[in-house]
Amino acid sequence: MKAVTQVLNELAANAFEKCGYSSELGAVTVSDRLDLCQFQCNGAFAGAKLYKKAPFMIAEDVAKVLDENDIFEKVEVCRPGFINMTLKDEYLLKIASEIENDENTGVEKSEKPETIVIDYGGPNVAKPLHIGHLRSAIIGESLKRLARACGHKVIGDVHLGDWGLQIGLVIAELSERHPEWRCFAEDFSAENDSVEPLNADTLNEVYPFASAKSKQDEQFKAKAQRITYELQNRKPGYIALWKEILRVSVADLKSNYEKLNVDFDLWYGESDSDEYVDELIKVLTEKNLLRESDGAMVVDVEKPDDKAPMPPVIVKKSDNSNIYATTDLATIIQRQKDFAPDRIWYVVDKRQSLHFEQVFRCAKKAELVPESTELSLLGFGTMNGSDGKPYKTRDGGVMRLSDLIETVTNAALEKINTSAFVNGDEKVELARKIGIAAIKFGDLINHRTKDYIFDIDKFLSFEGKTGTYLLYTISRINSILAKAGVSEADAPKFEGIYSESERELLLKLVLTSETFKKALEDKAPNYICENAYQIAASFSSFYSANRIIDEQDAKKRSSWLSLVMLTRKVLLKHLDVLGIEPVENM
RNA sequence: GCGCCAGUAGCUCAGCUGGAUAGAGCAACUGCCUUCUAAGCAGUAGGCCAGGGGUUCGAGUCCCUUCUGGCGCGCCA
Repeated sequence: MKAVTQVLNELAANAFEKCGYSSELGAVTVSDRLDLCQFQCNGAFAGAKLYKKAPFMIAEDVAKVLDENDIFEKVEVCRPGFINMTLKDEYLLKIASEIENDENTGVEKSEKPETIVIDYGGPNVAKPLHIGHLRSAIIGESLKRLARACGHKVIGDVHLGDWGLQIGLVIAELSERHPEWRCFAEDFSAENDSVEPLNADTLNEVYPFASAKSKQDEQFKAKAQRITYELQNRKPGYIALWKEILRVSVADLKSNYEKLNVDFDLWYGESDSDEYVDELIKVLTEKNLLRESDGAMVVDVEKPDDKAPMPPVIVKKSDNSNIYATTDLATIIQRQKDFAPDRIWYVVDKRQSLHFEQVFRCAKKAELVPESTELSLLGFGTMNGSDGKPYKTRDGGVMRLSDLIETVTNAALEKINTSAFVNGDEKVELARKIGIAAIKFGDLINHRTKDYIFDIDKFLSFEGKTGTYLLYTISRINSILAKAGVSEADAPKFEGIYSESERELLLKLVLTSETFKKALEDKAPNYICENAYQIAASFSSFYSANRIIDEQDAKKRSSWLSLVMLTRKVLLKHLDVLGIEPVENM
């Protein structure tokens, strides 16, 4: 269904046109002075310049025409030239009923659905998930859901880091610890030999160890680089071991992402693009873009209006092995073939922005995708500690994602233990939901692009503007609806608006579509968080001011119960987009 | 050195294409549980929007500049 401001926009545009002004002046926004009106149009100011006429005069003309629409309670002109609009309660209620019956909860679907590939998660195999991986996973997941809610076709790809030096490091270290393994033998054969089974704990220990070692030990680093090259050239023993690493690692990653309610359509990795590398090189060669530099093959990507020097992209390293730009470019070929997407979004730490700028330029220059395809980096900021530096645990290490989840979940469990609303055996599952809600909301409420201070106490407090507050609000709603005995069969209807707090809540509910639209435009889930909180807070006010189930006036009670139901529906839609699972009671 | 991003209440952060009185949460202080879940509600206090110039009817928002901080700048991802 059409968003309210969209409807008002059209009315205002018509009114401007009817009065002889440009229809483009009719942009309507939600009022920032709710004490004065619900919606405002400031087009008269811009009109004043265009037509050399006092804004007040223009506003008065337009307001008069606008007011002829019978959806307005009032349309008035304020001081210099604001056009202030307030809707009739009946109209507000009409939209509310429509949202109640709308399968997409009133969120407007795009008229021209696009295909969007979202590359997020991006974990390295053989490397435990730590809190640095949290952001990509939950922001990407949320954007995927948001774009789908707005009617687009979205493909989420985890894009594993499984083909670079990190694998070489792990294999190198394993080869030093277990030189006797068959996979390290020159005569290893995939048909006749098998690999030693690995487990997640081993991998989680080996990678950091090997990574640290390579920084001290040049020889070891060289060995890892050589192994990387040989792996990429499909040396059977390394491939077999690599497959085992992948098997163990992916299983571990899946269980962690599952806990976070994050799921991917594709579990592709850098390695899956390998078969497109030859094609990439061929295209680059044909278009004469490739150039040798210090032994490496590079593509120049600077542009005349660059403010800063733009280094070339390295497509083949001097040892002829592939680098991340290689796999990223080859992956673009793959995605173009598989989906011909309108957009590819990379939800990646913003510190990688230079790299992606190079890759995007190269992809466009080589025409791997049409000029119209949007390739963009949706960079996110770093989670810092209270010292402003990337977050470290007390002993100086990185915090494992599983540890964070466990800590927060345990805190939730402790809190729940006193709850009269939950049975013993439901408590663990409930604590998990609350913990995850706290973590996800606590992260998503921060604007995507900004660094933020990671404060674990904030996640543990469960008070104020938190995911817990949203779940708590829903529990209260469920409780009311259960006690009031509301059934699908004779669902309550809206009869009227009886207080200011209801009107405020209703208005917020009705504006959901606007929020979703804005959030998608900016690719910023924090708008969804904020709006969900606003709705929950408005509901809490309304809830405290009125006793709903004891209300004697039948119409009032019916209307209130409708409002409660609609609030639940809209809040659940917000939670769904945020990837937060709701609860029944808590 | 060059480039990018940021600086808003004691702390952590919002602030939509410039619009009317700059908002939340936490912390502090007052009230509110015999009534639908107090993980809540109502309220008080707290701001030269880093500093200085400009653009205009109008600037936290746009431009210039200074200061402070973060990040990035070819064979890691």
